[in-house]
Amino acid sequence: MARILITSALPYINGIKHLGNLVGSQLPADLYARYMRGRGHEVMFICATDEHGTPAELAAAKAGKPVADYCAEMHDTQGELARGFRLSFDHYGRSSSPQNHALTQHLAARLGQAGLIEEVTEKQVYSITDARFLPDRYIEGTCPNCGYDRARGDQCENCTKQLDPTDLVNPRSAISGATDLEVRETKHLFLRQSALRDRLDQWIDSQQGWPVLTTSIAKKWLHDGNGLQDRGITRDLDWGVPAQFDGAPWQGMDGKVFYVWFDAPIEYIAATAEWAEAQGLDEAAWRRWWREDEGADDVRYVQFMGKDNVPFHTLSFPATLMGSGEPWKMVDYIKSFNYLNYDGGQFSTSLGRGVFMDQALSILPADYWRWWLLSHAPESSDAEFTWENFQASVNKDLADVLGNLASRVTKFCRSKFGEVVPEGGAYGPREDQLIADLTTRLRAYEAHMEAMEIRKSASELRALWVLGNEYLQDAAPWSTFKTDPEAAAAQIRLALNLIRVYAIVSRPFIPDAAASLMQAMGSDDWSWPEDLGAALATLPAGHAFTVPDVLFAKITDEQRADWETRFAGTR
RNA sequence: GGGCCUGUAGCUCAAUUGGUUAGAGCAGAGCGCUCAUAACGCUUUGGUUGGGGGUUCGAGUCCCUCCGGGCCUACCA
Repeated sequence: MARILITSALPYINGIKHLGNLVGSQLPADLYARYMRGRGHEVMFICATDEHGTPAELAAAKAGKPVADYCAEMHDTQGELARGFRLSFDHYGRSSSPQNHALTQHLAARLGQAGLIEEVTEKQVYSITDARFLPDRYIEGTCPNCGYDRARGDQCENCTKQLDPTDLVNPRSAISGATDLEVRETKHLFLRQSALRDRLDQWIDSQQGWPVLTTSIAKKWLHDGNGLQDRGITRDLDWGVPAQFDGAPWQGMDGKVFYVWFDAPIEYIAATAEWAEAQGLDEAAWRRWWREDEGADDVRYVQFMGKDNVPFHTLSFPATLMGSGEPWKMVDYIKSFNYLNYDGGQFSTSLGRGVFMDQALSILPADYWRWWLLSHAPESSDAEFTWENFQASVNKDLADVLGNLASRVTKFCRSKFGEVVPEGGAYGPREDQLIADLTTRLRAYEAHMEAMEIRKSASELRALWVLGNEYLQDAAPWSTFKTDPEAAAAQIRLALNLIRVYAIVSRPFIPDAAASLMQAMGSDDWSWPEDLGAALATLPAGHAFTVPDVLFAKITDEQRADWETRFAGTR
């Protein structure tokens, strides 16, 4: 039994996430966690809300609430949706937790003591009306290059020219439109990532089999231009982890907080500490997952994230852990994803374009979404959601191939033998062949799951379901029954057992349907079918079962048309 | 501008890293079955692998070039 630590990129607090966000980190992480638990491994699956930063403060202001209250509410909202999608976090924490405050300050102090923190005084744009410093992209104005009047301070969206906020003509605050902006000096702490460049480079080189997407982004940042740049890790904000604290190896940082990207990954660790506290366990309980000197040396740590998160997970966070000089567990494998687009364009929160997590659950059960999203996960390139594809995939795979199989087997048995596993007859060559075929497919499925090849895993799982239909067609118990009822009994006994096996192997993808199937088979034995012959003999003759309700109702053309219109966006 | 990814059947994707005749699923066509959610099974149509050039005994795979799509580019997260 292995110990596997799994973290999903933290969803940002400022609103409900869309399906693209879901499939980019939390959902595949959940798939992997569920699979590894199913195989009997010890899993720690961690997620949390990422609560700091300018957008959180602005969202709270817009909602007319104190930021702490806003975050607490959104944390609960997102948590409820996570439960709705059956995301099986061992702990769902908050980057604003006391544990994260303490750990972030601890690591920052260690970095400071190691000489890896530098104080830098820089000039930034301050908005008097908004009473805050403005990040470059929160300043708008006319592009000096092309004259576009809604250019942002970091780049003009129209002509793509890189800009400095002071380049803008008639600059204004993107928050309030205020024009009373001025350049002020402010002091910040910088993490001297450049000093760790060679160690990071060697560390990346030592990793085997990481997705190209992951390593190419890391390498780009390491070697582009003058190489890895130092990075500011503090901001002039109210809400966050205070950068000035007892024991800090610097002075004059009062009123400043750590940068959200500094404290967010640390929350992976802190959330595990939150977990320990919530479970009533001691410090050692979480440290054995994260400290190589306290038991984490045999942990395999896998991170899941969208490609936009890669630089922070391959460089900044490792730099933080390495630079601390303490034996923190570093990531072993980074699974990164491309983006999911919506019907020919991007998901858009502001335009209400695309399907968001709350809307998705309001129209269909989680398993439908889980199946489609995972079987179309954007692994090799960006993927696209269309209602037509969604309807076709879900109806065919879930309703026809899997759902109907369970239905035909249980209803046939009920009508001919009653609602018990029938006795009599014996397995022959056809059954041996089925077991052999299932074994081949299952081993392939396992290999793909181990390798986190998600689409391939889904395709192999579907092929496992198809084998059941092929067997039934070939064995034709409805025919056999007329001449040799005992043979039909053996065939149906096998088929009923197969349904239980399908429940087990399908559970990582479609946990609710899997539970329904298992319940219908009157069993609670979820042990992984290492030996399919044995697994298919688990339900003995005479064992009672029930005919499950329709497992997956089909999506009708009317529904599809309705949803297509409803989620197209306001303009 | 620079870097990276990507383009394979009508659609969604494979192809053991240069090796036989480019494979699946869906959609389409035909046949079969009648237990089942008008479900299932079998057979089958469909490709100048974005265009052009090159290297090689051999190219979807490597090189050059052109065309299209996407991402990143360090103060959004």
